[in-house]
Amino acid sequence: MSMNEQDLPEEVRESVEEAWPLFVEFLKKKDARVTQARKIVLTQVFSRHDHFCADDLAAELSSGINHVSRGTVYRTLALMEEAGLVRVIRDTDVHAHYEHTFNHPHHEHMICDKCGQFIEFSDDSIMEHIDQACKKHNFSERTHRIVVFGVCASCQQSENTD
Amino acid sequence: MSMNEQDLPEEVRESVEEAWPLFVEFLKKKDARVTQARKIVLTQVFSRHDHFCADDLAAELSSGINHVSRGTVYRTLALMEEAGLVRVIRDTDVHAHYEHTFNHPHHEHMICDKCGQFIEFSDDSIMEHIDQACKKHNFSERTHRIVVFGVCASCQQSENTD
DNA sequence: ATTACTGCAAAGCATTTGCAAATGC
DNA sequence: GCATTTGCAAATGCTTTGCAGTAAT
Repeated sequence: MSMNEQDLPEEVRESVEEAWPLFVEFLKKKDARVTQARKIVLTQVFSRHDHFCADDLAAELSSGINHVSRGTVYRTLALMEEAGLVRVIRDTDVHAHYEHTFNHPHHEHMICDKCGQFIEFSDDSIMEHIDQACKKHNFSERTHRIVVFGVCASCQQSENTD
Repeated sequence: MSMNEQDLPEEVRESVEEAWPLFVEFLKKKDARVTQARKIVLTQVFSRHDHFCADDLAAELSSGINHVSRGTVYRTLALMEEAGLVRVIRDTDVHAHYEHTFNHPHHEHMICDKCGQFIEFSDDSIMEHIDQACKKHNFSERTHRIVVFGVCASCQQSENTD
């Protein structure tokens, strides 16, 4: 591997060190190969990204020593989703957003109409009510998503100063 | 208008008769024009469609007496969304789904992984908890969406018969 | 008459795919 | 050595747009 893992910020390196073996295990179970490109993508996902889109990630990896092509980024992201290391959010605009799920328990989002900021929240009783609704409809839940659209606190303030 | 409104099923005609004046009002307020194409699209939206995508609607209007072009369908749907007559659901695949909101109060969706069916449900206490979460984050809610992914009752049954 | 809307076909944009070369096993 | 993966560029599929002609006010 030509990557300099020492150069990564500590908490990124820690996440990669925990997540990468999980991905390796997943790939082996699938009889897929453990490649350098896949490690570079995984590392980039856990670097400086709370929410990101595939294309931005691809752009970041389009040049330099850790070059990975656009196509491979999309393919790897799909694998990581299958492995449960990443989650897709397909609500706002045309392109899908991702977030990593490792050490990042299930939560919901508020998205600000003005600045596009994602605010995370979670509430156990909402989950319970969803469970109940599923039982009522005999629906077997795999996962769910809640998104609240509106205006965040700081954008409300700047509205008032206009 | 060249449309034969008598040919429509009763409940469709009723919806159109209620929704169309609202759209007209909206258009006038916007200094936009009340056109035949816009009435055809609105009528088609309220005909035989629970959930539909823009492209299917465009295909249905691509020939015959009530012809409307693809571009105009997309443009009109955007106007109807702005007017609050239609709601967009952008969760599953690449293309957005729509549903009409007229006489159709806010509700949430379960989407079946197997058959793609949309099941509607609603639960007041979920709304309350979302309200609370918004207050806690000083977030001013415009709207929200809840989607549950999983397998519907009938697909579970056919799984068992395999 | 004026200005907006429509149809058409071409452009856009995120994403996917085919294929020859490269890489992991 | 053989099969999978990669990179690239071309294709895809939904959606948007520019423009000349058409319809609404």
